[in-house]
Amino acid sequence: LVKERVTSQDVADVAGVSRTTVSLTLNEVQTVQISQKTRQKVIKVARDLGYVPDAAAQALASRRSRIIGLLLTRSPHHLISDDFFTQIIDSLINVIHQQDMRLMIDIVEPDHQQEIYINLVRSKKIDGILLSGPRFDDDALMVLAETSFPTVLLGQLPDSDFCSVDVDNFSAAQTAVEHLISLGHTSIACITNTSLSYTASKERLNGYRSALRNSGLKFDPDLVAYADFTVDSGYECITDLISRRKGFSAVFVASDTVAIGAVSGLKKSGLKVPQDIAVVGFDDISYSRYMDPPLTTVRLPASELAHKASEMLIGLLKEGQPADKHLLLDTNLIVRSSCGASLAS
Amino acid sequence: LVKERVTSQDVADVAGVSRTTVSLTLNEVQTVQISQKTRQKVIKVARDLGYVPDAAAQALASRRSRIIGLLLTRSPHHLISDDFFTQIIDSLINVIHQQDMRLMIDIVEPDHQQEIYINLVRSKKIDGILLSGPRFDDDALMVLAETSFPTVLLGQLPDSDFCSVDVDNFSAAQTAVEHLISLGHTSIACITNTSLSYTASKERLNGYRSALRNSGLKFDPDLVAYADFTVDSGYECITDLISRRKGFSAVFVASDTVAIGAVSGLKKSGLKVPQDIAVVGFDDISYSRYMDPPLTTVRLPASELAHKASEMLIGLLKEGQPADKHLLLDTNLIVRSSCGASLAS
DNA sequence: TTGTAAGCGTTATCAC
DNA sequence: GTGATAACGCTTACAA
Repeated sequence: LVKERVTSQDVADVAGVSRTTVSLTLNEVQTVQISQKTRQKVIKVARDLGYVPDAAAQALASRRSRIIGLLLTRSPHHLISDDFFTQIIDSLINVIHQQDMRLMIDIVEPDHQQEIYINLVRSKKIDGILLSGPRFDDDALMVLAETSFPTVLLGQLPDSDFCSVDVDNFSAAQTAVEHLISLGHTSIACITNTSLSYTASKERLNGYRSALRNSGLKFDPDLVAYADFTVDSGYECITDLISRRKGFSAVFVASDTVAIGAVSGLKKSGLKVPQDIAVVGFDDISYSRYMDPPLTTVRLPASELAHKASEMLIGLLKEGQPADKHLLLDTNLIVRSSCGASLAS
Repeated sequence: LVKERVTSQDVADVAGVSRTTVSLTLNEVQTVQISQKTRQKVIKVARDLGYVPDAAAQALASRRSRIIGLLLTRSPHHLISDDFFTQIIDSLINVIHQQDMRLMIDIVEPDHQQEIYINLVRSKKIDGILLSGPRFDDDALMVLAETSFPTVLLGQLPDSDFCSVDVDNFSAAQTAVEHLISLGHTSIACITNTSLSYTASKERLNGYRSALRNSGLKFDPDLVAYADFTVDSGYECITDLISRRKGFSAVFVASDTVAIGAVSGLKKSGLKVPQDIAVVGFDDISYSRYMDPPLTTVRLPASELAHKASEMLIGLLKEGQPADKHLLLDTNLIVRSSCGASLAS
């Protein structure tokens, strides 16, 4: 399998052609015509010899590494989890492999973010960046913006020039909360999915506020708690909210994972879902429909998001410009039983 | 940030030394002594110029890409999920970054597995392989075994010569089932986490059988159902088991994710957990303690597994041989309330 | 202690 | 259509 390294020279020698021809043939260079005969011969010899181009040599000469970098933002203590993180990677790899490219994963540490972008870009280790979970407080991102290095955000960063693929977190959250309002709830708490430095988190909170406003309900800061992506934080947030004794009858949780903790906390406090408190989540992770009660939530098309984002990035790499610079995919409210029936009935 | 590419020649010119000296200094080559003066000068100039070595050139010349490949096995329809997949990546990246290396992720498709190993190895795109979830039916793995390409399994493959880091799935499962037996259960069903092609899955099932045998209980194939890593499959498996009307009073589910589906199915069938059916899971994912009822399960040290595995691989790369070729980390049974009290009481 | 020079295995620019 | 011949930017014997 790896005994002796086969180079393009070996292929050329055996096929009786030059290295140039081997390269031209194997790379299917369109601007040059290779005769059927030599073409097939080269291909056959290459296969017989088990020739695989040296990635480093290829990258050095062509100035393209054929590697896409997926940059993940790390929340305070850990990577952002959720089971569709896997879906994203899965989807990404599928698209990327079709282009004979590979996926490199990196974590953007809140502290030395700057460094990682610069190193990645300058070392030319990757051809493009897919950035998941952009944050407002990511200064290095601004620097990156000025380099015109091919980048696509999985999410959005207002006022930036980055290409992006996202869902409309604002209106999705608004719809979710409106659902609660339509059931007759007038005092609705909110647990964010994470810190508001994350653009998605802020948008979801804004959607919540907007829904309240549109229905003439007052926004009460005391009815908002801030989670950190984890189940644990959901449990803590709801416990905290309950202790404030503001008497809400429903809660909008901007993450299913966090909602699982919240529902657990409600039960622990002797509150029944949905009889005492209605709950609506966000994301529709695979566990949600099997919760007790099944969770009403907003479906996020994780695979499609990743699929579109990687296609957009590849478009950027090949054509220089993608068809659309910004894409917003649809979400939809999945009504299950965690909100119960209308309070009126 | 990226306007003009700075090469080692530029650094050499400005510092008034040769490229050799720059390379020697920046790579901290131990076999050569560079005077403090030049050393500091080179470092300063490099930083001032924002010099970052070209990864491709470095790889080509040094024959090391400084990239570790994480190979994921794909189950029939999707990547293996679970929230500690994230933990593994997180932990991996931490260790790898400390070595100034990066992580590349790839998926091993059941069909053309062979291809991916060969390409990865031959193209020298990666320096080492970390293979998660080895399977018995992975023929290409045998080919890989003969190449002596640096590889560490996150899991085990009996009768192979691969380095590996794993937990003792067999005895962990055995312990979990013994717990059920100690509570007085004599008819215990089992839902595997996935297909038995996965070594871990088979070991867990064997542990289940062993526990039964040790207690003089008969193994009944009709009490076993096979899941596929998903919550959905857990729901289906338990529904199937119930429909067989074998009258079990407990079920050992070899995956918490699958167990979530199973518990949901039990409730749906009007069975109470743990009053009617005791449930014990495996993995201790973050959702488990917040389930209703909280799930008794086996804790799998995901981060440590990844940490040890990456350290082992790095040992392989640097010293040629790691301290230990095989590592087994401890698991422990986390008793929560999904098993209830002893039947006798 | 530092410099010279020969690769590393491709791709790409020209001639032929 | 095909083949020399430069790059590409670095590492690393080997010299000095």
